[in-house]
Amino acid sequence: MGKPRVLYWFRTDLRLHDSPAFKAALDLKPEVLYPIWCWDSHYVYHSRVGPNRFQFLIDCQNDLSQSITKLNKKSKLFVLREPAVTLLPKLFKAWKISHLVFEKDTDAYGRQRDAQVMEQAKKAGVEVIVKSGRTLWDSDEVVKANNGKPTMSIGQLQAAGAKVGDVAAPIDTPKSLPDPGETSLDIEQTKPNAGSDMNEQFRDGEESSYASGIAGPKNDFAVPSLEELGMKPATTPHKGGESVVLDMLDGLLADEEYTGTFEKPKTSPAAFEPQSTCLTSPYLHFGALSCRHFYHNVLRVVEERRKAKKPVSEPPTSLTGQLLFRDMYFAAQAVLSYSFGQTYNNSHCRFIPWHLPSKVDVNTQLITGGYEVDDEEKVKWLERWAHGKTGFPWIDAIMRQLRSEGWIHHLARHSVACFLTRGGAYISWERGAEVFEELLIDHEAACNIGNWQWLSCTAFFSQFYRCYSPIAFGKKWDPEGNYVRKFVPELENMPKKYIYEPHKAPIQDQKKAGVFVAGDGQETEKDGLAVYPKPMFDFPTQRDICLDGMKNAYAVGLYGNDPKVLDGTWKQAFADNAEGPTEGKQGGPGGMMTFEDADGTEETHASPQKRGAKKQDGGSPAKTGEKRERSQSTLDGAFKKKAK
DNA sequence: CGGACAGTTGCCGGT
DNA sequence: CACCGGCAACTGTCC
Repeated sequence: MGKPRVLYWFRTDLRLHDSPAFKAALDLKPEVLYPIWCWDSHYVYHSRVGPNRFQFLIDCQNDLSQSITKLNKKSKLFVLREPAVTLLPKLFKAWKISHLVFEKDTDAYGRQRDAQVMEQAKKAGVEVIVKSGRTLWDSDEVVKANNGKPTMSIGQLQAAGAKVGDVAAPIDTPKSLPDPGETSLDIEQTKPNAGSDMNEQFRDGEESSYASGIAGPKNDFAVPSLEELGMKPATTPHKGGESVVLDMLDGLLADEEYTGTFEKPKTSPAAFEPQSTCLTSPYLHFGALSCRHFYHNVLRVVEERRKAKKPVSEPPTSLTGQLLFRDMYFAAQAVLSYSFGQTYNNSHCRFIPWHLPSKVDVNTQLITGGYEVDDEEKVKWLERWAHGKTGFPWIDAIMRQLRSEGWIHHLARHSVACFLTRGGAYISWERGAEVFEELLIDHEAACNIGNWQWLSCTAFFSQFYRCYSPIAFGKKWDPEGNYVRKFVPELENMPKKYIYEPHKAPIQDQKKAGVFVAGDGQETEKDGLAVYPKPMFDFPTQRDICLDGMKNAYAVGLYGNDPKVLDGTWKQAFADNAEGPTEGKQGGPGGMMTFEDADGTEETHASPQKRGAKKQDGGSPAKTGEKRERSQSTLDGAFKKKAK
């Protein structure tokens, strides 16, 4: 047998520093090494990815490709325009591959894809090497150390991590690379099935990244451009790439006081140019920065300060603490698989009858990507929230920064997530997570899902009476309203007194500030003046409705995998007039208004006009009669309050 | 079993 | 400006 001919399959590990998998590939002392990327339709069409995150990916790929070429001018990142599952078997033959090496993925889709690829490799007689490298500790090992259960608190993660062992020391960047072999390809391209395109809203033109064959329009395996994707140009000011983030990290570590005393809750969500946190998350997501490299470098600064008897911060609020949370969410995802991303059939996720619940495919038990409209008004609320037109300047500034820049501060995420779910609109966290998935350049499924569950008090966190105010919270961090003025420019000249509640400004003040506060966000200009919308609801009223709804749902005490949730009988545990789509005795899985019964008859439930009717459905109690009693009394109180 | 206590980051009004 | 308790009160873990 000759020397190894290695295919190194880059995925979200777009770096050369500290890569256990890449090191394993080099340790084979290969005759040839092909660094490749498979352009996957799962990313192009079937995930929510807006232009900003696509651009960030493209930046990271181009940067890595240049770094590879610096080490070996015959080599580069070869981007092959076909999903791995169909492409790799052909490539094994065409390039006479002996070894396939890649970094381990633990998300549900990644595992499924990789299992298929490994099966194909086995058939082709190709040896596969997989190394964990995406997290501080191998997520599967963490789960094992946590008795096979998802890590639901930072304490559990730390205990499990300690059992797994020390966080591996970073691996040096290679100094040279083997040549790639012959790269001419005489194989048919299997064009992926576009199916429904989830990113249509972001495209001006036709998606054409597969149109010119496996090697692309210039036949050079180049990274596709946004134009090829038919996408509108990116608007983010943040630039991807390993070399970019390693420079950033140098600057960060040089400021040993910032690095050593970092406390997340003390950093301002309203800070911009520069932001108050270090913005490494998108680089961690694409693997342009190794979390272990980051961890050990920060720890070195902290330990030096400790020796010098200077103050230091500790997990969970410190910088290393942030990386621990990331590992916690990865480990939870690793064991819960697809169900982690949805309420339905999720053992650790509380069932709350949110508005706009996900549609569920009863056969696969998975959410479909669509949602049920239980109330048309809530669709408007969701749209206004997603586009920064709620009439709450603090919320709107955050959502507009998210849409234009693709990154917002962690506490800003808290604020808008609480507002959409348990502390405002009572809309499903799954709707919010989808919007973040589209818009964030640092979207990491595990962290995004985990944080939405946290903020909506469906998992990880439960103190729902700690509710973010869309007025007070912004004011606390930015009394002058400079953040709002930056991202909601129509309010630029609004007096400080009204900046968080412009609808309270007298007409004269509005005119002086050059803005009318009116309407629902449809109108942007009137009589030559800008128009900013009125608040989409009265916040104190909605806050009370949400609090009562949460108390009631907690008292009912169902989880996503409860038989009553799975078969739709959960409605019997909720009064018809409880907040959310709770009318009737039986609803579909996850809160659907219509439901195919076991006998095949479709039952349609109460229309929204019937909402508020005092009649109870008389269904059987939830878990205990006592809990049911408690929930009822709470609800009756809510209705008395509302009636006033 | 029961009680104490911790849990990454609420708000408000007081000292 | 920092810190405290009241608000009305959650869960999960630990002893």
